[in-house]
Amino acid sequence: MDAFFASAEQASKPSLRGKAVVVGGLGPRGVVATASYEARVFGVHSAMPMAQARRLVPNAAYLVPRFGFYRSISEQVMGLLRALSPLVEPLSLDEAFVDLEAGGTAWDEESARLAAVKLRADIRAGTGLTGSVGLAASKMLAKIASEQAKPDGLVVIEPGTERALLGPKSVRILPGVGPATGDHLRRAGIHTVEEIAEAGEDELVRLLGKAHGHGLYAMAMAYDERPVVAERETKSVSVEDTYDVDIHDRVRVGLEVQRLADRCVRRLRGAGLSGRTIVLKVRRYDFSTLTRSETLRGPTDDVAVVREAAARLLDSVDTTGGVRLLGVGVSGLADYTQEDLFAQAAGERAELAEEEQRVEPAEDAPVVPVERRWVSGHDVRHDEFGHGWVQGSGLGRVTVRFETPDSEPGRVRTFSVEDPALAVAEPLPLVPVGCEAAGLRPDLESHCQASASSVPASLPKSWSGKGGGGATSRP
DNA sequence: TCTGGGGTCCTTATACGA
DNA sequence: TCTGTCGTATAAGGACCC
Repeated sequence: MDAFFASAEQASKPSLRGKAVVVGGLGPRGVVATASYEARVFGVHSAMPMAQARRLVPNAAYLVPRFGFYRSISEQVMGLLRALSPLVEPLSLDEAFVDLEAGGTAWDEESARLAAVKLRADIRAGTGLTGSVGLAASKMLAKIASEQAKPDGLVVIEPGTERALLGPKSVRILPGVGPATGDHLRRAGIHTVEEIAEAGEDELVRLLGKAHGHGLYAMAMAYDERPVVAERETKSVSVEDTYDVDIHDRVRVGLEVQRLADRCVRRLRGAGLSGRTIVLKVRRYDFSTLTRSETLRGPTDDVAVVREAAARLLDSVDTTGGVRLLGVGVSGLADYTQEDLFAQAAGERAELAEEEQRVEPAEDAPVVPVERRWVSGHDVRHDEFGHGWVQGSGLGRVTVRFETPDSEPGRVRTFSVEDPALAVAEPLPLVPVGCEAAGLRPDLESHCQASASSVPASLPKSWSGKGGGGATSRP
């Protein structure tokens, strides 16, 4: 998906369309998750500190991510991908590999291209958002193609053209080459993909180690036989928090670690898992990060056990000077159904469930302090003015813009935070219900066809690729 | 004004049992 | 019984990805 979080917000809030939108953490230590293309023009990009983004584009709309909302769109898109093939490998909420050959939907360039054109149209019709598709004979190439296709495009890498296409490009386009590896290679005089191939496999292994060296050399030779894997099991579960100001009080640090342990176990149990290795993560005031871990005799999903282990691990860490981040994780996972055999379980589980009710009634709608009920960017409903979203709140007032995905940009009104006519609401679908399916409501039909037919037709050529065809969709 | 959160994989060092 | 070695676990850190 193109600028996924930002595009989803623009689709849901007509007044933000065509404007710079930045989604990310809004606290003093927040970073950018996604910037709309309008914001990217000013140099804003993901992972940039929010403070820097605000300096670059003071007038952009700044929003916190709404993962539940994005997840529902993602599921819709993944459903479309699974209609093409049972072999779908999601990489994140907004990206996935699809093995078209395994699905029987495509066997040559022409059929693959047609499938991609239809997919992009379906994504647009179903979600109102644009996605980009890369078509190629391997995962690596499909991914590179999809990057080039963004935004709102389709790129095919034809078999036989790979080496020539990759050769002159920077090493950084290869997946797995980040800043550190890029620097490493540059110091060795290697700047392009072609130069990796020329350096030879032995030299790469010498420079980067066995796994990375062999892997990169293969990529540079455009050789990639990794299959598309539909189900990948989770290897670890973790939670972490960065604090707005460093914590110096040792007692407070201990309390935070307990809270994180609770949250981590809740997630672990939610996934039906238990684990053997407990990991504590501490980022200190100077951004130095250290981890401490402990492996138990057997897997656990017991809050008390994880709390105690985390507390022991904390004992071995010097936190003088303050900590900016704490995290607790569990790895060495197993299905926790087995653990039921041991369990002291039932009572504690009830206890935890109870606590869950108290602490986190619903993911996106924290209850208490009244001021915090009106989260910037979240949807609300007013008895008289209808559906809208919170533009800001403070000083006992909340400002709401009244508009819906299919309305014109709406008007802004301000209310008391206590106004009984105002309530938290669920996000509305981006496309009128029924519109994305066949057999449309007659009154919506023309509108729906208009958006579906905006995808250009294509002129397929022959497709001589063999082996598992891969495609990534990046809506 | 610095630098999120949730993961995966790899490397290196060390411990330990056969 | 002592010593080396091999394979596997464990622990810590780092790079990378979205």
